[in-house]
Amino acid sequence: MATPRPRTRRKEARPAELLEAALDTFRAKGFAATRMEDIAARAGVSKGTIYLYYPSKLAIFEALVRANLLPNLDRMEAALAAFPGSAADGLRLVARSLAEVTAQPRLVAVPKLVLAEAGNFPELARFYRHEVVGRGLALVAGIISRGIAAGEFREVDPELAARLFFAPVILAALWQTTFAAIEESPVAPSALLSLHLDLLLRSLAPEQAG
Amino acid sequence: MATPRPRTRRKEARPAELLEAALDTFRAKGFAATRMEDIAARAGVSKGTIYLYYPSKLAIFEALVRANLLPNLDRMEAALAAFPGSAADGLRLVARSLAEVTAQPRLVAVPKLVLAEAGNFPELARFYRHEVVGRGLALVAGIISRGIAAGEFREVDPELAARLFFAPVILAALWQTTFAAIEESPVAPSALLSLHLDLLLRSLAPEQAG
Amino acid sequence: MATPRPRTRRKEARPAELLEAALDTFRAKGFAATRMEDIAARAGVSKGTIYLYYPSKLAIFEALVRANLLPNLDRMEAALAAFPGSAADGLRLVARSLAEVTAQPRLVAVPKLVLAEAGNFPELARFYRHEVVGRGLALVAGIISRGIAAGEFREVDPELAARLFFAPVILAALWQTTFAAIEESPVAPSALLSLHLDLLLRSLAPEQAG
Amino acid sequence: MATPRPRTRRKEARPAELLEAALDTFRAKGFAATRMEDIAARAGVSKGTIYLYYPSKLAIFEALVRANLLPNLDRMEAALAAFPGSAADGLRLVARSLAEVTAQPRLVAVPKLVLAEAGNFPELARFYRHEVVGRGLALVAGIISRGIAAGEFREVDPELAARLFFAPVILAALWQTTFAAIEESPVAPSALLSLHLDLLLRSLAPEQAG
DNA sequence: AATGAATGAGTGTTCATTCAT
DNA sequence: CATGAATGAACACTCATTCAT
Repeated sequence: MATPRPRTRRKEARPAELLEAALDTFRAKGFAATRMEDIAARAGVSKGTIYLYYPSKLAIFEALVRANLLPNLDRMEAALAAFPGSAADGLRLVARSLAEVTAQPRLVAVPKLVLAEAGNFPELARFYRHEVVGRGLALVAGIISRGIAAGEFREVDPELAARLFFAPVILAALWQTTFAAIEESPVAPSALLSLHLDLLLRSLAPEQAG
Repeated sequence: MATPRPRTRRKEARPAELLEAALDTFRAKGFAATRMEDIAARAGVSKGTIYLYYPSKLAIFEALVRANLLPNLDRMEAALAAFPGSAADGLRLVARSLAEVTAQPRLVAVPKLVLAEAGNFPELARFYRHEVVGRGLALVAGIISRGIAAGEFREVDPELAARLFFAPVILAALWQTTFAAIEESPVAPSALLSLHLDLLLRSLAPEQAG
Repeated sequence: MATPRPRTRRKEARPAELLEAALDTFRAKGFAATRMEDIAARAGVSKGTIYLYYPSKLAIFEALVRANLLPNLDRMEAALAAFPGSAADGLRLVARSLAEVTAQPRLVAVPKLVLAEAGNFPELARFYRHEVVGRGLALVAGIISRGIAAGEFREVDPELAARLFFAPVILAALWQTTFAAIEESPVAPSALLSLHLDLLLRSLAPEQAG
Repeated sequence: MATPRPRTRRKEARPAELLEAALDTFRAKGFAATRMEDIAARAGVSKGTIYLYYPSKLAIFEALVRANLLPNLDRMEAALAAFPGSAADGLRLVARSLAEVTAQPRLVAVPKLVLAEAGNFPELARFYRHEVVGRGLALVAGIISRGIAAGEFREVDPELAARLFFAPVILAALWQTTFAAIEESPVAPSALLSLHLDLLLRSLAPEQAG
């Protein structure tokens, strides 16, 4: 019938191409509703080819999480390690960096998928909790601790404050991708972020010593 | 063997019982991985019986969302409508009320499921966005607006501030249920909430300087 | 298209019907080459129905072995337990009984399948070795032992002699079913059995004491 | 790492090497469960290479049967043709020769595979029936005929007696390979064979009485 | 000759839904 | 109303075979 698709040979590029295709399909239909055939079709290969690179659907998901989240965390940690400015500027830096990431719906889809599937795949949940959430919280808690030590911030629990720092950005990202298709009055992420930083830094400032 | 459940005519209670059973199962396995048989078994009926009350698995899900979220919102709105106190106390009231809700993993599961399945069921997403998220945001934005008008709060965008108000509570709830099984160093929700309110109200307070 | 097959309801009869169908299909194509759909079609049910009664293809095979071999062994053991005659007559009885069984190609197919699949399913091999081969050998070894004790037979190792007793009958049965389709000069099983018994009993007779 | 196999031109040895590898794999997993990749791996070549020598999996199987059984039959027939001794000694010679063959599990595997797959491949069955079984039976039947003619044996149907001669050896071999992995009380093949010959020759001896 | 990436038909198993009782 | 046996479409995964290199 149709001319058979040419058998291109792309050993090195294939894994990444497959992850791309998988992410797009997971985004559109969720993990469970995605068929291997969907991924294959989007990647322009046959079903069997996937299994040359990943042993199972779950393995694709895991590789996806690893490949999409860890590099961003690495980059952020590296940037912070060399950062000379104030704690407030450190938080601004992280916020801006995070905002860049969360502006990409493809990336936001990954934590959303993890959230949805954590119950079914505890191992994945554990990985995400430790390697992503844990590292992110530690990063920000560290900045806040330094700010407190330097007298730049009031005394607060850095762990809790780190969660308060992340929450609006993360949740906005989740909502964004969840309701994007139907949103009538979208909120500008930058406006939200800017208010968030303004309020948070203001509330972290030391008492106006009388 | 075991004393059989009394053969009471339970026609009226059935739908609610089925929703209960469905929620528990969805919580444990997610929507896709839940089998009608699981729900039936947990509800103590046969598979076929479910279809006497709900025409499909999706219909159960929709009924679940409606039944579990709307009453809580109703209650909150009612409490606020008659509330005489300051805007800050209004926010405290909402926060406390919300915390009560989010302390129940069964209830938190519903938004989480919506988040996960919104892509597959746009109609459900629309309903949730308007009837739950929309009403909740409007409620809090209203309080903040009144606070601003009364000079109790600084001038901020009430819509945005409402999102900042909700974010930590909602996200904490999501994380709680997601990582509950593997969490090693859980955070006390009350400590987080109390810090959140403290910081938020402090940052909303008008400038000190006269 | 076609009028859908009536949904007959045959809870009690189904398992046996399925085993029948499975045996016929295994006979024709072997275990591996038999598709669940083949079995279903032959049994006149849909593929899914099989799984209401047996959890897997292997389970069907196991049930088949149990259902077809054990009753025959039971019957044979029972007949022998009450048998009053000489050891030689005992052997004749067993041989006749065994010949009846091996005359049914459907029954012979079962050990043949076991032989073929034992490598893949060690548990099945173990069951067959102990419950079928073991019991059969013990039965005949017992007769021979009694014959020796009574002076009716010469001193031979009863275990070995039991194997010699079974070999021609079993192997003939295997060959029969294997080459039935192409055999040009078939051997009458009864002639073979009769010569076998004649020779074996003659050789077991005590020395013509000189 | 390991010193790579020397890059000798091995064109001529390849087919035999592949058959070796195939036999080993068929033995371990059966015909259906053996993957071309398994054979290739064991032969130290790539999957594609197999197809340079054999057009299909079935072709390998057929070549296997031919290559492993015929030479042994040839050898046996040659030895017998030149054999000067008595008929009894002829049978002893065949038995010993056969025992040598059946002591090699690799060789026994071939008839076992044929037994298992005959139903699926009638052509193979026909070949085996004529070229292996037929020739073997004829060989022994000839010895027995000569023994009868010489007055060394009683009058029996040589065809049937030949089957009785083979049965214990063949069946023991089949059992051996089938239950080797799980056998708890193995029988010494030599003991079985020696009893078999003793009994068979005794029973073939002419009546004592003059 | 040899490779091994790629293919795609094939199969065991699951499960939402139906319907005879 | 309620049951649960039956259905059949769907899907993850396998593997004999092909073919570009």
